[in-house]
Amino acid sequence: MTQDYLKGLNEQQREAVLHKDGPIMIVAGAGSGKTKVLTTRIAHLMSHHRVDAFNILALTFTNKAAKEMKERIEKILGNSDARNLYVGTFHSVFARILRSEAHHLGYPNSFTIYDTDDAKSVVKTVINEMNLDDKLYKPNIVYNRISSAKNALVGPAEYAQDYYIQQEDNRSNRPAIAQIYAAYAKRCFKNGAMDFDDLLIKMYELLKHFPESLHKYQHKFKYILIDEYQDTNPAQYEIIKLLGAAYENVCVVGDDAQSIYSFRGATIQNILQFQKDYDDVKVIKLEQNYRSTKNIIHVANEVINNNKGQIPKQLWTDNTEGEKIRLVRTMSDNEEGKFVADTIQEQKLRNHYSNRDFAILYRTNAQSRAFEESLRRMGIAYTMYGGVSFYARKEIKDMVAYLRVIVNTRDEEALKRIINYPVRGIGKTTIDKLLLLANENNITMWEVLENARQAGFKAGTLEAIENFVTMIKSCQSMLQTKNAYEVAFHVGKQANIVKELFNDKTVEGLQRYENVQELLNSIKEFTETPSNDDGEVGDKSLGSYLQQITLLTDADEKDPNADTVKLMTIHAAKGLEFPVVFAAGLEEMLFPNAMSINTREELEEERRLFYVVITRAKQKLWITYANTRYKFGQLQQNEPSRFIEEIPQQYLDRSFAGGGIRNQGAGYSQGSAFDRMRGFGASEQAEKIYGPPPAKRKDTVPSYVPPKTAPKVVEHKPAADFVPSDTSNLQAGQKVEHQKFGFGTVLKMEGSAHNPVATVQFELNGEKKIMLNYAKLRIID
DNA sequence: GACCTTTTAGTTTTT
DNA sequence: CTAAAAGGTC
Repeated sequence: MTQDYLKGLNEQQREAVLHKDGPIMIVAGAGSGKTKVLTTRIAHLMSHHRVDAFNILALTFTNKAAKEMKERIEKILGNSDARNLYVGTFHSVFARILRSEAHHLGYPNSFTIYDTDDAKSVVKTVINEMNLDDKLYKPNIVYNRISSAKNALVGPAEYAQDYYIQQEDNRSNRPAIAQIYAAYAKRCFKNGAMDFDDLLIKMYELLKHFPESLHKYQHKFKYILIDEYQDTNPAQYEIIKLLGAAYENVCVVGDDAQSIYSFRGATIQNILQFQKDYDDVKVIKLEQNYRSTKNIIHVANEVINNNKGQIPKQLWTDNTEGEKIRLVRTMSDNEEGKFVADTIQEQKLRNHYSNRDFAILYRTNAQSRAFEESLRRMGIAYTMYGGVSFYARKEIKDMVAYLRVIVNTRDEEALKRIINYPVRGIGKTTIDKLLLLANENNITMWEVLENARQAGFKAGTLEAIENFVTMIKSCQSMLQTKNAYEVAFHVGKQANIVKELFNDKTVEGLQRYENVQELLNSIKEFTETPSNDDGEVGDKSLGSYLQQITLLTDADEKDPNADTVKLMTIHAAKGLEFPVVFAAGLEEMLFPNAMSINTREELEEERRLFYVVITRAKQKLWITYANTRYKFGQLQQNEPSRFIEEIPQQYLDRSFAGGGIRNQGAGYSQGSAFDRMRGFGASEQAEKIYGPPPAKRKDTVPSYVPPKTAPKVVEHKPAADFVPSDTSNLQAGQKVEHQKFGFGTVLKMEGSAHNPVATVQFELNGEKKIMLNYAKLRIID
């Protein structure tokens, strides 16, 4: 086999690809081609070393990255062997493995995966059952505490015994968190459910306590590759250590300068520890950047140099010098939005950029609003990432809850959600009684329902319960013979959900109905798509579907190639690149965020975040900040971010930065009187002028596409001798002239003989449907 | 037990 | 400011 794929690599990249066995760590600077190295390396292992795809595990940071990686490998190999690779995120790969090994741990194989909402709800339940004050023990705080413990592989027992942890909890006056943690873990297990962190913890426990499973997966995954290694946490580290112990063919790729997930337990320690735990680690540095201009790279380097204790490396590039980084100050957050939208419009016209070339990146999701509004005003299509995901919508969660109960009746969270939705006469009093009985007898809520007759409910209540149980059971029996889609469809009908939503004729009701239809479509697509990305025989069951959707993020579903401006947090932009980037909201308290300025570590992570946003840009970078900004409806004054001062003046163009005479005419720092008077940002007014707010997203679709107004007709002067032809025998492919639209080609003929309609592609005015009974066309040939 | 009104808490980042 | 929770009424 030819090895053409090696030709496009530089020396270090090639070395990383050719290294076959033994641990290797690739320190890859931003834009240095790490994905290329990973994909080429896998392709090389497969084609040159004849490593079976089934024996390779590649862990990525998003599902989308996993999919892309497979596609790129397939392209290099020129065959479909890559389909058998095990590629995915830590969470989705482990979920898949746990699904087949769950019985060892006492979980049903169709265990539910709890998202953060579910998990917090369980925490809340537990807190209430323990009669603790939920004003003090806020579910949010408690959950985060538990999550941190889990990511550090600290179980409930260890948590309770650890002196320092207990000190912390005592100091914050919440000594009972250890007990809550224990009760929470117990409850999740009883519910047959794992939260996100459990997917790691349980995987670890499986490998740790079940030697057969350990042996099986150690020898299955002869080669392990991990992307974005700087963002792995101790739980992930230990799992990889176990999995990789047999062969030590572990390849990690990361950049300590881009570590931005410490709030999720990620630690750069994993990079340092790697070299200690594995023998003879080969270390390769990729320092040449292929993405950005010299100016951008210089600025990035200068900024990150303010952090202590970096792995020494110097990012450089052969690319052109490029333009200076532009710094812009505006009076308010709304004007910041306006400036960015205006600039995008201007750049599109002046430099022939498309919408897809732009990204607006910010620190917090709440900042998106001003940009959405101004883009909509300008009629610029955009896609917003983050925010409420499709599967987090109420109507979707309701529907999914039914499916969850059918697949796993132990799932109490789902059961509570649907037991009286739609209203069927099982109200709060009854539910409380059910829960009490379940707890007293140490059985699940579902088991109480099944035996409701013995519990002494009123006749009406008992009937309602029995009807409910019968319905769920009939759906369960359907699972034996029907596919996931048919069952879901049946549920929607049986439970009266679809009909109920259908009868709601409000705009929101209509949207909800469509969302449920969309969910059904997605289930259908799932059941009918032959092979999954998982390298195992595709599991098309409902349980498999449910587990999968919980782990989807909207980045996984949205089309990155859509011609839209992309809006997202800097965290979500990791690994992406754009020709033109707007780094927005560079203000003290916001970026660096007020929550993260208390320790040097926190501040350095904010700086790495700034480094990440700078290095997303290929050609042009704007940095914007606002003097004032609304927070909780309150006007806040903000200082410019300290990070701005870390950029050397020589790389900055401050001509738009506002302040003083240099800003004359720019208009953004003051805002026009017109804007101030009508209060730019009043969404009601914007709506009157510019149409309704963006449709609630179906995830695959851009957040906003400007309404199609009748495109302006480019006037065509008909020839002086224009005489309409007889078009009764007009055929597709013929060239015609229209008096107004000009010259064009007939694409197809439709309509009846009495009312023929031609679809014509006009050179100047695009595709039009022409009714031949009315329009006059001259046939050219 | 359902429905309406009032109050209050929240914004850091996410699998 | 806004979404969710609590509280009060029929």
